[in-house]
Amino acid sequence: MLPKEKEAYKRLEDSGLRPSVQRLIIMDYLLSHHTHSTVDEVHKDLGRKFPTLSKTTVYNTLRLFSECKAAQMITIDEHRVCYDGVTVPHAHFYCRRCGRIIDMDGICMPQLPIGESVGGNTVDEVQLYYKGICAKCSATKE
Amino acid sequence: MLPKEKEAYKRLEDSGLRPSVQRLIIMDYLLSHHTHSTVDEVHKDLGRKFPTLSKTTVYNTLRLFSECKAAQMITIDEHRVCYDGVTVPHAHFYCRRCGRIIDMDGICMPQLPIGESVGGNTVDEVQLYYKGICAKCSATKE
DNA sequence: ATGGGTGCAAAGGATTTGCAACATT
DNA sequence: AATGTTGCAAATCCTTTGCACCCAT
Repeated sequence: MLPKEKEAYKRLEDSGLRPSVQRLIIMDYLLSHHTHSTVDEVHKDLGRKFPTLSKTTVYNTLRLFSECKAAQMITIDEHRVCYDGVTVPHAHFYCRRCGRIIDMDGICMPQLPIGESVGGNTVDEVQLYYKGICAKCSATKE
Repeated sequence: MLPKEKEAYKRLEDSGLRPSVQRLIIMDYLLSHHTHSTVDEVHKDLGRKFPTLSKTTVYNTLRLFSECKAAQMITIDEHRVCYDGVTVPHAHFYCRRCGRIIDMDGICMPQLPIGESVGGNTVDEVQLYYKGICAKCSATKE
């Protein structure tokens, strides 16, 4: 059994998505790896256990998840779209040197007006992105 | 003379960039149009007055601007990179229906720890993105 | 003359789409 | 059977790069 299979199943159910095998293993992956994975990473990693999983399906499934709010799409970096299984709003930090995306749990998000109207605009999502050099890279010489 | 030519010149100078004709007209465009333009929009729009301006140059120049912090790159939408001549941090709203990016001047940014260390990570940029349906689109039926 | 800047054409990559095969109800 | 899902291959689109020419110092 997959590590977070129960949780993955419930997440799909709650989002109104049918729990196909592919959707379950991809959701399970997101819930087990809080590394803000790219499509490529998910595909490569899962590909070892499930060699028939196609990249197209990973693309389409992750996009589907984000459209259904079953996962969060992160576009902090112009070149890479990443996905996060944690759907509660939280700040992210992008390291320009190593490219990692790190959760900034200590930082509180601005009071989130989700579902409310701000200046007439109805908000349904908030993203707070920080960029710079991460602690690990700062400790390393150039 | 271009509307914001003086300001454009100064911005380039302050950023350590040589004020070529192309850089001046592109920077002038950014300073005159607070519409969060894409490369394509800048190129199409300026192309009417300056037909020899190449898209490559617009690409390279806008990227250069953002690297030198002479402009701000906005990656709120997975499919489009936009640029903003306003470099002071401010929140943006992305309308899922019309695709526009709107300034949220009323919203205060979270206290910005730029240049400071947050949990060991050194921050040099902050982006706050809201997504939803804008006022204009809300007023229109589907 | 030298170094940087520009623009064409081509290359490179990431993502999406058409469609036939497949699975599930 | 009917409907939704998957995966291959191809298409598409955005962005970058190589390189020769040009401009300004």
